[in-house]
Amino acid sequence: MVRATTERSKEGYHHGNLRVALLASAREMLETQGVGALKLRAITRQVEVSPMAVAPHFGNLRGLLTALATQGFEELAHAIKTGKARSLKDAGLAYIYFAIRNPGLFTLMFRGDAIDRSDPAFAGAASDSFALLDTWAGTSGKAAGFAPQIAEAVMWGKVHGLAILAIDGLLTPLVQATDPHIDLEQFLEQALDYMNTATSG
Amino acid sequence: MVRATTERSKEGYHHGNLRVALLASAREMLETQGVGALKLRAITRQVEVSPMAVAPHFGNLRGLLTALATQGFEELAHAIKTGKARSLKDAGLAYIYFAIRNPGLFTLMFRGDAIDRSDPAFAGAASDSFALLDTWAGTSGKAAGFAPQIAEAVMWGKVHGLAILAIDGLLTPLVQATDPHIDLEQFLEQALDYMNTATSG
DNA sequence: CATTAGTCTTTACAATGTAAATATGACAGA
DNA sequence: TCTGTCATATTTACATTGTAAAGACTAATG
Repeated sequence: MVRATTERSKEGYHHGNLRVALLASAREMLETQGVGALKLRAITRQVEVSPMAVAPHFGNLRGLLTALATQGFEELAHAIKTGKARSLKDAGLAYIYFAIRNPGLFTLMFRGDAIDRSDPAFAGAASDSFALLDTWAGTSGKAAGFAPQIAEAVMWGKVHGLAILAIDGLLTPLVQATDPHIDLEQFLEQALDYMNTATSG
Repeated sequence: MVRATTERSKEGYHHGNLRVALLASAREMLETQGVGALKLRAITRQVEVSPMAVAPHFGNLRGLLTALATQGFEELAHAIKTGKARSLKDAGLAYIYFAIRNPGLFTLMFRGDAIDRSDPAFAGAASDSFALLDTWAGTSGKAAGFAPQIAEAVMWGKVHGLAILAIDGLLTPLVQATDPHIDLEQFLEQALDYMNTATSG
């Protein structure tokens, strides 16, 4: 339960910090119970506020989820920029690690039917993240006869695919079958190494 | 609107072919209006049947969607096997083309919160498809020092990522920026070529 | 102090999925 | 042909969802 810094003034109207409280509450439910648990009434119940209290801040549920996804893309861009993202592999790793450490949020960020992709703030944050990946892809060796957009799409597709498969648990059988055994993060790191060294993958 | 072969007997009870009619109706709505339109009452309304008519055949909505997703995996496996899937690239292309030609269905097949992954028929059909991809990945040149599961995950991740990005429309800006201009299917084919020839991508 | 604007609640409503009970008709055995 | 049996489909009822509309309350502004 997230509250305003000063206990909410007199327990009456005006929460004081409702916007961030709703986002924090929704995010907590998102990671602990999955995207399916993101019901308006469940979120507002946790903040002890009426369902329609979202209206002034987000309009409706879709607006709230869109704001949450926007926040996710901002964090993703930050993760790619900072850390040790000094190479193509590190940029890809940052993308994948963000996904598996925030699985619910990452899923929401790409759920076109749950959010409003035409929202300016969302669209901006999303394309900022994508542009960062494009930058890294552009620094890679370009093969002759291919449009630069191909290299960008491939770079993005590879990390995105691994991230989604990992989140959905579809990689677990493969990871468990490794001998000697390695964990998921090691598996993913080696997968990126493999892509950049092996010719046919 | 899908009906029994012989017009339904007397417009009374007993549709005669309800199971396949429901699946066909659901699939049509899925591709024309997206996964968000897959409401139980909307589906049964189109077949002119009461909402609870799904119970004898599928149990509930989740059961119906699971059966639909199962059908999808069966078709995917068929698409990979047949056609001109005689190489690693063709197997990957079959996967991607199936996805962009059945975007709604493909999305549903990976929506863990809308279907029942523990359903035996579904689990079987799904792992059949995955095993096919693994087979092709196994035939590719193995780089030294990597577990074979890494090669499988990378192969799968690449095609899956491109498929998802294409379905979500996130590749469209890149495709439109190509010069000379190529369409989406050409773009994806070249992307697969690029992955198998270029070293770092 | 009065007004105004923003925040939150209340009430009401249409729509969803499904449990429980009921009705229907196909079909097998006499 | 009658009779029982059983899967199939309907009906009714209910809890839950998101939100439009109208009202209550508070903070800020003049």
